[in-house]
Amino acid sequence: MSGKPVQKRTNDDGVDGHSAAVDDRSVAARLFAILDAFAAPAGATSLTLTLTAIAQRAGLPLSTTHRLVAEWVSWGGLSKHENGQYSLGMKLWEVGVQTPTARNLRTIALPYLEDLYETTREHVHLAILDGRDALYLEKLSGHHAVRLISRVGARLPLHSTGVGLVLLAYAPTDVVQEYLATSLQRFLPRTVTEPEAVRKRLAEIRLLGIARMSEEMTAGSSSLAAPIRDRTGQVVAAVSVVTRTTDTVDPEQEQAVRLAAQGVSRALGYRRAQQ
Amino acid sequence: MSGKPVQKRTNDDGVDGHSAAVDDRSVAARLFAILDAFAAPAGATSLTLTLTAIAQRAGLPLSTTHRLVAEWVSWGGLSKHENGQYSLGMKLWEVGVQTPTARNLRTIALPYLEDLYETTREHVHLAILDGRDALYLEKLSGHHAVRLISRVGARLPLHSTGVGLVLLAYAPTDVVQEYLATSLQRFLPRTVTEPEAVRKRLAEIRLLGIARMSEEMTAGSSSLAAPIRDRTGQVVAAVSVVTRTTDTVDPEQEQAVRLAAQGVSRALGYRRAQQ
DNA sequence: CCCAGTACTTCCACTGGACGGAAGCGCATG
DNA sequence: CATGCGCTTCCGTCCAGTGGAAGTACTGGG
Repeated sequence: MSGKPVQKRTNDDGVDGHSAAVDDRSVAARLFAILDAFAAPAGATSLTLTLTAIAQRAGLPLSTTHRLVAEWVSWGGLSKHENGQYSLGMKLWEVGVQTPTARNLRTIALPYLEDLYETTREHVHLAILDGRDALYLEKLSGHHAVRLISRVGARLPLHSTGVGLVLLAYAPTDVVQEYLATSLQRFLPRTVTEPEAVRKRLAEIRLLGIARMSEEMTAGSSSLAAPIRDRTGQVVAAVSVVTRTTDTVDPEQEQAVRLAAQGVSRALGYRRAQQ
Repeated sequence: MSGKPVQKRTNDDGVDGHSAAVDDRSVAARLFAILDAFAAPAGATSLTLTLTAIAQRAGLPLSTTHRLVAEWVSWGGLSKHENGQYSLGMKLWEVGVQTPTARNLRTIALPYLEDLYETTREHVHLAILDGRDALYLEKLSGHHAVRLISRVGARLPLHSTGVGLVLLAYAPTDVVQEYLATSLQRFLPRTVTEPEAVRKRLAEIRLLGIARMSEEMTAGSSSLAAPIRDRTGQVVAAVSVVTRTTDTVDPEQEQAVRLAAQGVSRALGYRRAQQ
């Protein structure tokens, strides 16, 4: 009875052995943690989660999770299914697709990507540089294209993908510096992970205006990627075509990727610098 | 000095003349209101907003808005530009595209939509029924297609669009009942707004398995739309082709739309019910 | 049939984080 | 130099959010 009985929230850590590490996240941060719980597991598509699973992943007490999830549901950011599982809601999609960068680029680029798809009949990718990753904004594939891990919204490494290498090639030097400072994952025997070797490739890409990758991320697939520039001449995105690996590079395909990238660049207001 | 000096938040409305109508929204609701501020203005793409504009649209005090917007920015849901304007952030896009309904349908349908685009060279739409609207999940257009208001993420009325009418035709009767109970907007002289006339059209669509619209939403454009069914036989989406209005209906185009819809349905696991 | 286990929902007393008015700051404009 | 506008920061107040605990609803094993 004497003294503070439980001492919640404010924990003067040190007084009693098991300092409960108070959660000082704001309400907003907790709400976001709930959303992150759905995105979290990289490749695996954990489309639906139970309340308990959300609570665990977000690191929140069950009752708090219950209340906050209810808020998300009432807005439409999450939706509750008959079986009691939750998934991301349509409202989130609706708001998400309004995001300017993605929407504008996609809208402008799509017709050119379609043309590229039509002439090549292979996977066509559109990606931008976001942090240390290539973020896939769009992906077109036919019925029978090679199986790939990429998908819209995916993040893949810069050094092992065609679009990634292009984006890195035209990125500010400090970004390149920082990226190469960390150890790069080797996915397949042919993945180039040695910093100096990567630098050499980047220089080559800048020279040729195209990146050629083969068997560096997914076995059996190769890619060709080219840079997309905006009005200011800055590289803002990259297009690529991913094909089943063959012995020779198809020069027509290379030309098609170049044309698509140039088409989008022109549509973005880029005029080839004279020199 | 006597009595309560200001009486914030809790306001016993009625005591003093100007009852300030307390804002009893939760933190979550306020955060959502901020996002809604960006989506709000229907057609107009209010891509970026100033802090003050957000505060106004969300109906929040400036200082509160300032704090909450900062939370969004730190998570990545909003991003702040050099000029001080805010826009929806990439994180929101990233989370949004993970939404199961949209992602699954899109992924499966896209190859068929591409085929349809290729054979027709016209706008191709994929939409689902959401509330009282047709929600556009995907849109493919060539370089020179007719100018339209539809776009990915857009909501358009059910009675004046091809996809909308198809979705309505196969919707539960109570949805139809409720939809037709309200007065339908006439966009062009040819828009059918009379409930009984609409019902007749819906019956016709169910009979033919295709909807034909002409000059009912956008001047100069017509559309052909067909239903997409899932494994259970339920209509879950609709595809359409929108063309410049011509005198006659192209039977090949009609066939192409039907084929695309059937292709997607089959890919979703639908097997034609034997009579 | 009962009881234990698991998962979700509701309740409610406590309190610290959210609130927002106000003051401060930075910048353009007259 | 004054004025106004929009953004940022500050800080005392107080109630919304919190989360432990109890309640409910299934499920499945003995």
